[in-house]
Amino acid sequence: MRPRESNRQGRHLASFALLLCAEEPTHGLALHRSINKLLPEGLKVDVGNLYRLLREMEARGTLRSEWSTVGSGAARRVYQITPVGLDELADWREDIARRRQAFDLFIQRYDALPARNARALKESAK
Amino acid sequence: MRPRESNRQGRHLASFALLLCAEEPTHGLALHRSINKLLPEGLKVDVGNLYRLLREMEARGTLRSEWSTVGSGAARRVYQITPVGLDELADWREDIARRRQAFDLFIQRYDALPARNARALKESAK
DNA sequence: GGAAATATATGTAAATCACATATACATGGC
DNA sequence: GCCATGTATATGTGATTTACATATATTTCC
Repeated sequence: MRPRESNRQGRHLASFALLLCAEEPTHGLALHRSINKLLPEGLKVDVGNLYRLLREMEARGTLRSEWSTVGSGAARRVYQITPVGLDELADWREDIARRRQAFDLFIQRYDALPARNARALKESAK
Repeated sequence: MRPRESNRQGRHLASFALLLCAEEPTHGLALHRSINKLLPEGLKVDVGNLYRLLREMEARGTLRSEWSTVGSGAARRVYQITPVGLDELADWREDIARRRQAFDLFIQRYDALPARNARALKESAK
């Protein structure tokens, strides 16, 4: 079970969606582009699932939307974060900070593996 | 959809299992304890799924096991990492480093949110 | 010898994911 | 005006994963 090559939206998708909507209201497709630009290779998000998530988040009250026809192109549903969403975003920040710590620990300990594990160290030098 | 409170094994469970077995051969329950000590609150691992994973990893050839009766207590299946496992562990290191970058970015951008998002900043100050 | 702990599993309903498909409108070319 | 292409918002769904429950065997300790 090596790191997946296929798409994986990850459960922090919601966190990134909240963050980006807090920075600036956007619509689904733009959000999709931003998130996928920001995420590493194996974690790209499926656009269909993003739309589903957005509606669910609106139902939960963390985002709210309205149709926008400003500019050119098809009408967009523009999402912005709510006060409830800001609270949850704060929770996500804590959560992500903790995960990052676990990742740090992993990397520290990996890099500290004895040199006899030649393959591992060779790869990590890239 | 805030950070889950319930258990969540995450797909990096395999990576931690490989790492700990690379550091030193161990058996399932000990591995379970180590991993859960190391993981943050919301990411604790289910022991049943860990056992399933271990067998699958052995089938894939990233770990191999043998029964051990040294010491006291019930017989244990002790796992150690294989050369193939070391290769995959190296892949995991890359993968996790990339994810950590995404997390760093999230935190940076969260902390840079304008102060008018009062709730968010208040929480993050903890 | 019996209760509690240790150790290794398996069963399974519900949730999530990855990928396919659908619908509507706009835009630019001809 | 019409059609191909692009943009935007969805829904459908089979397969996988997860979270939690249960099963089985052995050991330890009183």
